[in-house]
Amino acid sequence: MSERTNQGEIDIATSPRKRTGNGAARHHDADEIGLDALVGHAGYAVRRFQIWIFQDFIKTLADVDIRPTQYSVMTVIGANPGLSQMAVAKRLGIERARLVHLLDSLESRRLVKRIKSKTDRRSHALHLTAQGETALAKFKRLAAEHERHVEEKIGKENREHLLRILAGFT
Amino acid sequence: MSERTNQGEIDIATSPRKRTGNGAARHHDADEIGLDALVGHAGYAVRRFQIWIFQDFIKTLADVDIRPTQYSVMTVIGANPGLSQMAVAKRLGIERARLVHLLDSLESRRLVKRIKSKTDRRSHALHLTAQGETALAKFKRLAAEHERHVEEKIGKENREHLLRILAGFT
DNA sequence: CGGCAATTGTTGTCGTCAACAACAATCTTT
DNA sequence: AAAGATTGTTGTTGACGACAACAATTGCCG
Repeated sequence: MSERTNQGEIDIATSPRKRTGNGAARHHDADEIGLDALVGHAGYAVRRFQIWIFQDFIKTLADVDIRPTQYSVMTVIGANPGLSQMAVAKRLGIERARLVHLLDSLESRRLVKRIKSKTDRRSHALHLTAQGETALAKFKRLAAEHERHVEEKIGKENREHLLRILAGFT
Repeated sequence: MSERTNQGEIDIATSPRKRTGNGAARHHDADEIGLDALVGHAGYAVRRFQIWIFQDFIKTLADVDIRPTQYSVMTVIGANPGLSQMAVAKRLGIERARLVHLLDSLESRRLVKRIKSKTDRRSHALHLTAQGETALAKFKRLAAEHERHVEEKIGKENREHLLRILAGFT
């Protein structure tokens, strides 16, 4: 739907112009505003894309009220039962302080449980509850649907290439 | 004074061989924790990449104390002098409420100025100051250096392909 | 023309998220 | 046993997005 097609190449933006004292400048239509140097910055494109992708994820999983970070936490715990909070935080690049609240929330929803480790009484071993496992299965189906939205947006081909390019960051 | 010195240390390509002694279940080394379904999710890869890219941007432009959003605002104003706040906000996908603070900050640093529009007394025409223009030139050089870091990280080829894939989001 | 709706900038609130600091309980090292 | 490191926790700060309310101003429509 986003018919923004900015191929128009506006040339009015290449040299700095100063209208000394002249406050009211020319009139710009909404989509003829040049981005200048921003085009060609990977960070800008990635950020916009990331916002889009997260919004779609949140919307697609709105029924089950699961956000991307919660999903990632449950996925990792599901694949590696018994991990400590430290290990999960490190693996996902989350602050361990932040993980505390994430787990508080998931635990209060009976999706995850903290079990006191016997070998290290400081740490907790993280597990999915039975209901957490079945819930995760559903989340994964919805996440797959979200992933199809991504395909529709950028193309199957491009999505796969993207995953290859960014494989090192996972 | 937002001197946050990000050393977030997402150890992505490096494997720091640390023991995570969780006792309850199996023993996991830090980098042998599976991500399961997370691999194959574009959103996860994009998010990690975006975090990396922003941290590098912030670090590379730390000397001039310019963050990605500030850079994008100045770039757009520099390329389209006289834009209203509404127009800039819409173009960059920023809340206009948020842009107020961004401009307050940039204006107090004499990089940007708000000039009362004569044709619409509600709106401000945004311009770079003279010092803002020279500053932006420097920012762009540093941003280009940052972009080279991205190339080193994912490869020149891949960076260009990425920009092509995500061109629709700019 | 006059009144009403829409727009613009602004202020403020709320919630998410990353970075840090401090702390008690508990290992680990020496 | 003492010193130092690690784990989970609490709390603070700051960047950021989403909203809501508001005054000033503009545009529209009858």
